[in-house]
Amino acid sequence: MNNQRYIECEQCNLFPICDPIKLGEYSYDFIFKQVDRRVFFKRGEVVFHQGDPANSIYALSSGTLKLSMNENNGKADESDRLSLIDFRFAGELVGLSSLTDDVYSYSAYALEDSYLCEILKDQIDGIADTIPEVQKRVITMQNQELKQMQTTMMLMMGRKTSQEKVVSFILMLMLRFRRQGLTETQIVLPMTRIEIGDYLGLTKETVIRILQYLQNKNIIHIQGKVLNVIDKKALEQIV
Amino acid sequence: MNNQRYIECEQCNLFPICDPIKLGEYSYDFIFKQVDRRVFFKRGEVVFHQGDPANSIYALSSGTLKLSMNENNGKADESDRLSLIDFRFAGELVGLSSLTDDVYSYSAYALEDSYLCEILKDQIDGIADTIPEVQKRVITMQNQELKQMQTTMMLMMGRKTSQEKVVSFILMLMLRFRRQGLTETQIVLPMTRIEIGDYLGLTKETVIRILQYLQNKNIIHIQGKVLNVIDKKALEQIV
DNA sequence: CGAGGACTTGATTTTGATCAAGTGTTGTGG
DNA sequence: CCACAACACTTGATCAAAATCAAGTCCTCG
Repeated sequence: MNNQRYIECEQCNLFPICDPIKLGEYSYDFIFKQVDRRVFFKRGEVVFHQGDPANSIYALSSGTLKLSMNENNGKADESDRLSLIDFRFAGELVGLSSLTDDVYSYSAYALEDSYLCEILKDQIDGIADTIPEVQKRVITMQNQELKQMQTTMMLMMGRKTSQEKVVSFILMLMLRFRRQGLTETQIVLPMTRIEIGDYLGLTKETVIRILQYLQNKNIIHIQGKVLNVIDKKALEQIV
Repeated sequence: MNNQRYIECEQCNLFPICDPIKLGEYSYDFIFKQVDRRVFFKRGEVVFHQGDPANSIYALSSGTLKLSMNENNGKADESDRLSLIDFRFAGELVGLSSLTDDVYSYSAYALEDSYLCEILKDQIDGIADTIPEVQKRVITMQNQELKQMQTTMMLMMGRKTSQEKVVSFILMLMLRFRRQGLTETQIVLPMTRIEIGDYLGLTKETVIRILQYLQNKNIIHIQGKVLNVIDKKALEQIV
């Protein structure tokens, strides 16, 4: 429960790599040697595009990103639907796949002013070769990402009503905020109703109507971007 | 293009680990030392349950599995919807997460008689500590799985009509069969219409009607479990 | 050969999309 | 600091897509 502007390093998912790794008599302090701290992106700016050379892993220190993919893998010129594949919140990682891929497989946009910590792939590669502990941590981080996606798929796919989807979305937000040590009952939504809809496969009207319904039932209170969860039990019961 | 009963080791996604790894003067031949080859599971049998101690990674030598998760993470006794999160086909991996998790995060069922190669977590751990190359390959394999899930999410979520979903599903099957060196134009569906529906978030009736429609348009021919793709271009055009 | 499950087909209903017409909100330039 | 343009959000009416309900037929395995 903090209201600070930045996620602390200790709360950050890049910490396993940034954290000084002690190996025998050696101690590498990557925080100051390897990481470009707090690169700034303004709202609407692109962190990287799908297809760009993948040179870095980022950790989101503060702010929110949305990740989207072009449907037709690459050729982006045509009238081409974008799908929103995920969001990233403070403390989460972006671009982990750059360790094994040459190019990014999705684009990342800042939904609000955001600070990112950047760590260059080359630098990780260099140290990973010599320190197996770093690779182990990479494996763990990738695994977390895999499980998160599994959970997302489970929540969103399968035969769900739009109401269940929206409620699942709120519960997922709460979970991810709580995991980073932030308050879970009052959430400031950084994304638009359209983006929520794109993510869930619903229209903005449907999203709005369901939020309205939940408000009428006194389960949540929503005013513009500010979402207050009043009755968490009720949300869980719906899903 | 082969019609053999088994995927060859060279086609298998566990090969990067099984493959003898040459490190300086050492050569570890894991195929015969470490891997229990071709464990058999009958149709309907469970390879492992969600929550079971995660002791092994499996590679599917032949057959098909379905992976499903309980919605309420663990307590399985209640009337509890299962969601089908993915399928696994010959040559693909199951349970990679056991490297970093204590228990499996999903259950795996054999949809048809299947042979699996099993490699014990302890054995990988042991060698991975000493050979960074093995860890690198694990990272690559995880990354492949991540990208596959991203693609699945992109195909299935987002605002798609049921027709687009079914067509995407067929194209995904073709891709995954081709990737393992199998024929892509004639596919024997190992799963029921209900399971396809569970995966796509549709009812069996909708799945059937769309397959029927595609058959009437002479794009596919489907007879029970046997699906022939007649006009691949047309399928791609729909998506 | 019989039973249970998988599959199919048609009729009806419901959900959520679409269309339309507004009302906030916000950020920028005069 | 205000005006206004652009965009986000809201609400209602209508429509289409897919779910549900119902009643079978077809496999397949014991």
